[in-house]
Amino acid sequence: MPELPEVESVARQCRDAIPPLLGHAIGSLELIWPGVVDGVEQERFLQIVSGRIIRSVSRHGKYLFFGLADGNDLLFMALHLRMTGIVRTGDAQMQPGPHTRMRIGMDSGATLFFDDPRKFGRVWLVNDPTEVINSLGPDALEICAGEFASRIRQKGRQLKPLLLDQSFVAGIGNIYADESLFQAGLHPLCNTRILDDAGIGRLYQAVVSVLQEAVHAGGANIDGVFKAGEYAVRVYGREGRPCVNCGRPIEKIRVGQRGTHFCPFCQPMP
DNA sequence: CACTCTACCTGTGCGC
DNA sequence: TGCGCACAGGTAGAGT
Repeated sequence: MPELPEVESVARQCRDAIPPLLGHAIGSLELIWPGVVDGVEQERFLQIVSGRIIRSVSRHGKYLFFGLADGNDLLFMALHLRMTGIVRTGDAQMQPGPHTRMRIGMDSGATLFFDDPRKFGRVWLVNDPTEVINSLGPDALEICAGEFASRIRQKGRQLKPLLLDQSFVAGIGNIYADESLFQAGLHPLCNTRILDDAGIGRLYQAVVSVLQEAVHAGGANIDGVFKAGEYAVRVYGREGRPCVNCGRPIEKIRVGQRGTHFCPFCQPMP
């Protein structure tokens, strides 16, 4: 499940691709499954994007933005991987897979595939990334402790749904919400109203350290289920198995329709 | 405002 | 072996 660390890995992969994407023109563009394009007709999408030079690759939360230039005209291709989207980069010999939805071929010889077995992921066009970012909270790795605290004090919500709310902070999904709450020693159903300053500080530090560690590791590794990098989850998907802190079994409950994993002993309800 | 539910999807793993 | 089905979840949008 691509969340902030996995999307950051994709952004870096695109920036560092060999042959390069950055600074080169899109020579060919193929919508193998046209439904991948949102908000604009596929013919128009192809017409607008083809031939443009990729000037930048940026990220906010789980959204990717490719700056596409045509002379002085600049627009952005936004990309969201949703549940199961994958970006692959390589040379012209790289082969599409059974779930490849879009193919971009560069005049450098570079190729970019967007694969997504569940067809949840989407690409679309915006004149400026702020069109998307304006509806999101600050990026989870950009926000400072003070802003995090002031935003959380404006809310009266359970911590788990709050962390998943992209308009609160952008980039945290189900995996890193559970991991952050475990790291902070906070119960997923704990309400923000009963969280003191120390608790808010612990949660902020937990979010930052978990995400930074995961970015450094290139994304999560959930044995047998999902592997983007080498970040080993401590609670997510580990129901019934011993807590890495206390050895008691991890529990799984449902919070807002989401599977939620936590240690009842290390994350007591205040 | 907080929350719940549904739709969108398909690979996986379970019970029978 | 094979079938049917619940399950996984990010987001949008509608409803409570």
